[in-house]
Amino acid sequence: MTLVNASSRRKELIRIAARLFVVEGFDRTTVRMMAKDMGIKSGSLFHHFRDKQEILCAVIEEGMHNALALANHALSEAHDTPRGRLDAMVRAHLETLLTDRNAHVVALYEWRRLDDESRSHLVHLRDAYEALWKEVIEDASEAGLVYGDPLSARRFVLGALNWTVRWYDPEGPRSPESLAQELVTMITHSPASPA
Amino acid sequence: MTLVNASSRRKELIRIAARLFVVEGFDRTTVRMMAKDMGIKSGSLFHHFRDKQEILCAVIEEGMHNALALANHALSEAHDTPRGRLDAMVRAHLETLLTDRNAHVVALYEWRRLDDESRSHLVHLRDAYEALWKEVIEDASEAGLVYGDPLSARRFVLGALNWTVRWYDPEGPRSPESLAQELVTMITHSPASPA
DNA sequence: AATTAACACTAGCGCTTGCTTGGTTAGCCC
DNA sequence: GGGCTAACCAAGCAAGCGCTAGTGTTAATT
Repeated sequence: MTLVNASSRRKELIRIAARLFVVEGFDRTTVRMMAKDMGIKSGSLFHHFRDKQEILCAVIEEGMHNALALANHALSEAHDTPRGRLDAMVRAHLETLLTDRNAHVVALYEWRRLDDESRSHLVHLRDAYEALWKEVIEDASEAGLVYGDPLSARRFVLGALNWTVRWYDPEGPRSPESLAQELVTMITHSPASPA
Repeated sequence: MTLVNASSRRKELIRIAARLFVVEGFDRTTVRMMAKDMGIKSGSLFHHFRDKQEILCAVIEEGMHNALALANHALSEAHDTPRGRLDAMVRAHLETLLTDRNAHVVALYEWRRLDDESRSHLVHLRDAYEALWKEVIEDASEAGLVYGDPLSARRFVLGALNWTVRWYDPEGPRSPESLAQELVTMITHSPASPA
């Protein structure tokens, strides 16, 4: 029970830190701010984390871990066609971007604030995630769904997707699924695949 | 002469600050760092700028101003067809992203660090730039070059373009023109327009 | 009843931060 | 050559920073 509680408590603290990192940025977020939002004193924070850097790393790791899990799940349930897997990946990416929004915004904006140690640790998670995309885009390319160099296509698509955090309003009328469909339609020049 | 020199001196200082903001981030860049790179003492910095915020604002303003000028010029010289203007805008955007790379990276990453005053000042420049894109994308959409909702398409395209600062290597073998062509090809499903 | 471990608190150290102040220098104009 | 101004410097202030040391407090385990 101790371990389970410690773990869920830790996740809660990470969630709180993530929100602050988004609003204030990593550098402007002080340990005193975080402690206040967590309901403890600033000194107590260092019982849970070695230093401020470790909190940043934990926030990003959490987000990437979830993204990887969601993408794998989406692929396993997707129609086993190039188009089906492409749809699934785009949808999964947008869903993660929303459900773990804070963590991903931090990953996108504060990546440079990581020290070398944390970065090399996290880069493996990112590579694993990109490997999934690599295969899906290459299959789509071979099937004639995507024009041009698959590597460039992957980067363009991921760029378009990640950019959505800057303008997409989750409270608005448009669902992430419809947004995903729109992107795939724009790229493939053909409407969504039949169910 | 005094005015001209003062102005060019100021631009030089802004350029130096921009480079530091990219390498270190705005918050981690201290006034002492900037002063050192500029060859003056930290106190002297406040003879040129009211405060640190003003430097950030100046960096971003400079980049946006150039982007707007380049885009307008590109459109004026472009083939007067939907495809020609689309090509021109994509190419111009990538070119600006490279020639004023530091300023644009700062604009993309440090936008949130602006205070309300600076932000509302800069937002007009951004709106003017986006208005150019709006027209170009809508024309391309009507001409059947781009599929789906023009507003979404614009956001996807700008996302894909802006994301290039994260992976494109200006020293590498690929030219920005070829990259521009590749993106347009991917979206329109047809090779570059004839000269 | 004694021990342990997890968690929190108080207090503050050593350092850096953005910015101010008061004064100096060099070039320009009438 | 006296007055003006832009540009710079030396010195330092007040505030805030990340982090540490030492000390309870609580609850489960022995």
